[in-house]
Amino acid sequence: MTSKSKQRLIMHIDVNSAYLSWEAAYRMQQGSSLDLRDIPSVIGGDVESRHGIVLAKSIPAKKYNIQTGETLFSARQKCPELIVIPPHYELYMMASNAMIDILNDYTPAIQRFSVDEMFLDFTSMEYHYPDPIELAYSIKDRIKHELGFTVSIGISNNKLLAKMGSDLKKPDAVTTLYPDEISKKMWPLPVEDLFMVGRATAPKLHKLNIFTIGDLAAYDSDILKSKLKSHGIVIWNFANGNENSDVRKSNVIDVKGIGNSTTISFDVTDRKEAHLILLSLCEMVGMRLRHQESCCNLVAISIKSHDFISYSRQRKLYYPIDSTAKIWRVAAALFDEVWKGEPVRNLGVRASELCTNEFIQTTMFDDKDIEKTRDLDNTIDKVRLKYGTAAIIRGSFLHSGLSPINGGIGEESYPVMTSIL
DNA sequence: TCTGGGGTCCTAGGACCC
DNA sequence: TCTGGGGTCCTAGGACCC
Repeated sequence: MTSKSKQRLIMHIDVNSAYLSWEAAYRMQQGSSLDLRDIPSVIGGDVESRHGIVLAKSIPAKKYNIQTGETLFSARQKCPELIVIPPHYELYMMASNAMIDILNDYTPAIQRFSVDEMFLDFTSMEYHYPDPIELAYSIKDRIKHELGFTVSIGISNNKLLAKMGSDLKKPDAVTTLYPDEISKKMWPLPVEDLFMVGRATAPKLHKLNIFTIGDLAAYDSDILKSKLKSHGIVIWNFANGNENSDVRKSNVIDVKGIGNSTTISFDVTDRKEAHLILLSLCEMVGMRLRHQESCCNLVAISIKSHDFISYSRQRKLYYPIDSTAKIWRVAAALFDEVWKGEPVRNLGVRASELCTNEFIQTTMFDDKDIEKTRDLDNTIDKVRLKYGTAAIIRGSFLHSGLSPINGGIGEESYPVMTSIL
């Protein structure tokens, strides 16, 4: 086979202002005459419960310099007539799935990079699709006409360049970024536009007199490595368009960890109350774990205090577990080990070092009713799946005023790979 | 003034072993 | 008075992504 050196053909599809577009398209389908995309509008969390940040913005909102992630308070200062819509995550998942259904008509080689970004591999399909640009336009237009929202598509022969390409022109656009176009299209951009150059790296690069992606590409990679370790080599390669990872179908097996966290609507000062919130998170983590038939070998908790200081504690387990009660026992113990008594704003629970739950290893000293615990967890999961998560709640939550289950991503989870693309 | 939630990967230091 | 050098595992924290 000589196909090793064969050029690949990769596309990256990015939904323009995803949450906002999906909300707008949905409302239009419901008969609304107002298109949120035409006015200054954002998707934003609930300020009351301390979730008040911008999750997505319309193009008119962007003209007011409103940024994703900034507080709604600050956004409204920039634009007092700003329309704020709460998020509807189930809708986003449905829109994302509908898009995947369309893409499946073109190729099975789809990698769902996030809820609103996909990579497609069209390598060796020139017989079916002789013209990549024409193909991209037909995909883009079909999504627009059938689903009512626009996407931007980048075309190249690796994932990094395809992704950078889809960013070049927005919205509703198709852009190529082949290797011979890098110097013209990518190198003049500010270095912070490069994938994996974030808040912390950009100032370090500026200090080295690196301001554009081209500056980075031309820089001495050894010096970069000495200053930024392995990350320096990664971004130097990206700046030069070097990247060769596969478009790979997401697989439950390669999920590395499952975690949920919550910002509480008030500051928690009571240890027992914190334990209860951890329990509500363990309910979700445990349910997700069992749903994909995994056990974890490590439990970690995270705490964010009222003054936004974050810290965490983790413990490697002696044997894998998947029971809500056991995860909680570890989580509560970890909390007690590190909590300094200050008011707590946010709590998180994460289960990682996953393995299959097929053969659960138990120690001699483990409780003998492990099967009973499993049966109970599984029964509760089934009832909740059928009648909703509120169908069974623990008695300890009854008069607590706290939510008995906390955290998102129940059914159709989509793993996100970041630095590996 | 107010600041989400879901992930992955890397690094550095200490413990421990041979 | 002088105190190695690897390797692996564990933990905490930080950086990045959408």
